[in-house]
Amino acid sequence: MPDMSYHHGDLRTAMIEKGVEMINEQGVNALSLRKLAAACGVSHAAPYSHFSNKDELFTAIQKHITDKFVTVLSESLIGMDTLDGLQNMGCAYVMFFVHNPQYFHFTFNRMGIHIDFTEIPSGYEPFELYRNNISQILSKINYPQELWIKTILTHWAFVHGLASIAIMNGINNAGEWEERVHDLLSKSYFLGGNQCG
Amino acid sequence: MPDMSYHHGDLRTAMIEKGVEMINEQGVNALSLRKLAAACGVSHAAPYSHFSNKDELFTAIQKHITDKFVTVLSESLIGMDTLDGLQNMGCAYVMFFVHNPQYFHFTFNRMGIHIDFTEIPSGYEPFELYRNNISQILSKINYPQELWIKTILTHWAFVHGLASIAIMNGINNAGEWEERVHDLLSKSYFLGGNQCG
DNA sequence: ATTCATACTTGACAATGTAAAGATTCAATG
DNA sequence: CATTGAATCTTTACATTGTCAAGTATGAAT
Repeated sequence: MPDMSYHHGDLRTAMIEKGVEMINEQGVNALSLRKLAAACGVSHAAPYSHFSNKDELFTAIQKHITDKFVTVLSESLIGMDTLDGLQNMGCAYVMFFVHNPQYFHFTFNRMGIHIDFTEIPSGYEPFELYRNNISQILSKINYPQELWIKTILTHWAFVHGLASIAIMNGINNAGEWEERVHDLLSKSYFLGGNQCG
Repeated sequence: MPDMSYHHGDLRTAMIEKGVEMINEQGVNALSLRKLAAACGVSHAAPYSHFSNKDELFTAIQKHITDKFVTVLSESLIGMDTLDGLQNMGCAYVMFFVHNPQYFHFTFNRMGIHIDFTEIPSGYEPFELYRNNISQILSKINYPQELWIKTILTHWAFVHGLASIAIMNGINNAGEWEERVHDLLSKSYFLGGNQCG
């Protein structure tokens, strides 16, 4: 049996999970390697056995958050018709960040994500998931292919903007936002109608 | 004549302007008070005569950027019909951040902005400007008042999301983005038509 | 000319990221 | 079982940073 008083066991995982936790509680800027190491019960230089520097830790944390995000988005599609699925996924997109506002800043600030728009959004799994789902719908309704990029961009910008605004609006009214986003992404309003009535 | 070897003259302004410059070049996280002080030719503690701490400097910088942003948005409306003005302002909104991507992160991360959505967007001048312009249009076309908030939110989320995505897409293709946004905000597409053709 | 508030400097300290060197443990080998 | 080597952790050290305290220089008012 390994000696846990010296060897932590799985410091790498602990750092990531405690790191995610601390980011969501106090924000990215309040997270220091030393505090995090202390919270994991190890000395301040121990993390360097697992991450070559702070940025690499942050990259690992980002991956962890991204995985959670992808899971949430995927689950929002289960048992859904593609059209309802799109509405649900948009809602899940916004609510994921409403519930974890610090994730939003952390994720989209590090600029590790680079979207290539000469083709279609790529380079960040949640976006690709999103894009694929919209594509499915457009395909089903025989939407003209040359307009896909434009439509995907529109929908995605809308949802992403809503998330950003929802966070600025504060997180005290999550339920209210869920309703609002669900409403704004409803078939009749967003796909069937237009913004001017 | 004042002695400029000891007294800087206008250190407060210099700090803000050099600060803005450095943020845009290297990002917010790379900006240290000491480096900034050195760049202004003063000792590391000199800034404390003008700002009680780093956060207060950042607040001043944010105000400076916000003023520039408001100017750009206002100018985009000059001589425009309200409808074309909306298109132009949306374009200006996105392009301002495409040209200064670090401003975007800096501004929307500090969370100093809090939008109140029980009423209408307020608490941040550019948003209010934006909201007022949309309101003018809705008023002119006798748009039902109970749908204003929804419509303003939609348009604003779309534009804000576009800005966010444009930044992720990189700033190498500013011209391309200007066209794209102009197109997406065209009357026929965004107000007259809908996303599904 | 004196006084004084303002703007600046110097020196200090704690927190942080990181590097180097050494200690401890685990696993594989003989 | 004893030895060895790699992996993991600790300790020590150092540069950078934000901030404070004490002191110095300047210009304006008296």
